[in-house]
Amino acid sequence: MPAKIHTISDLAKEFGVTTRTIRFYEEKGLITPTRDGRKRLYSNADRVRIKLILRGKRIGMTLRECVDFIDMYDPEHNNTEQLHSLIDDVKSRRGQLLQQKRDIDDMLAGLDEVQLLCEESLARSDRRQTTNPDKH
Amino acid sequence: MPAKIHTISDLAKEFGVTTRTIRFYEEKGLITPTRDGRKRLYSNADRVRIKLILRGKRIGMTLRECVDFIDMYDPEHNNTEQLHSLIDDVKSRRGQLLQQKRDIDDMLAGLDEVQLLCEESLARSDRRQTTNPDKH
DNA sequence: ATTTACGTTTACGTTAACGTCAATAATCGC
DNA sequence: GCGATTATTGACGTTAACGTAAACGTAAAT
Repeated sequence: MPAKIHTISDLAKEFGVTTRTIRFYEEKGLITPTRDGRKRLYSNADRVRIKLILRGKRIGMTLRECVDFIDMYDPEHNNTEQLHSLIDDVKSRRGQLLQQKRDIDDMLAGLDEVQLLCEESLARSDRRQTTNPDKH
Repeated sequence: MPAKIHTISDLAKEFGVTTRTIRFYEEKGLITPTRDGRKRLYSNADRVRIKLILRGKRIGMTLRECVDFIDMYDPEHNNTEQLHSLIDDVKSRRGQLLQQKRDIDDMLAGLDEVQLLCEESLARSDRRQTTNPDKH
């Protein structure tokens, strides 16, 4: 991997966000690009972090939650106590995610029903068109 | 079903929200309880709507999106055009929900990895404790 | 009769996550 | 060398979704 470097508008375009958004994430400490003079340069690591942030946002996480989630990956966890606490966090996160999956499945089932009803209704009106031609 | 009626604090307690939240939802037109004098009375339909709203919120929907979603269920859709447009909405919603499911599955996989690493690390430190007893 | 508990309205406050200028600097194509 | 684009740094504005506080009504309990 060539350790590619990205400009801010590259990433903005790629992810469909504004440059303001990316700078805002930096302002909040979520990413720390290097500089060429005043210009920001984004590493692949930065790019991945943005990707993970946006993934988190898609399922309704706040930025703070996104960071917390991402931070679980990198091991600043030295002692036993921290490891146990991290495992607890993992478990509770997993619980939330599973609940969200249940919610989504319920909603998908609802959508299936709605679509069926719609199509039935359309089929009926189709039949009315076909079997009842203009009479005059 | 006895068509039970609920007070605002009943529902607040049941759903773990404040009464302020429930009144806010009414202010925004999401629910329309009846009144006994000035007191609000909530039907089972109201209760279900609140439930659906909170389900939507759990997966990151805005209140507006929640209403739109809920409104797909009740058929104010008379003509062919409306039915087609509703089907389109259903399809796009389904797309979003499936994306969210993918996101969640990715995150769950990440959590599994993190937990594994944690447990390995703990096992190693356990072994250090066990096989290297106090020497003095 | 008044404390206690619950409910209502009104209204200002707050936080998150950006949007939207404006002024300025650096860069690129020609 | 210069106009057009692209980036940067403030700084103020905005929207959603409630929180919070004040001021008041009502009904049961002590």
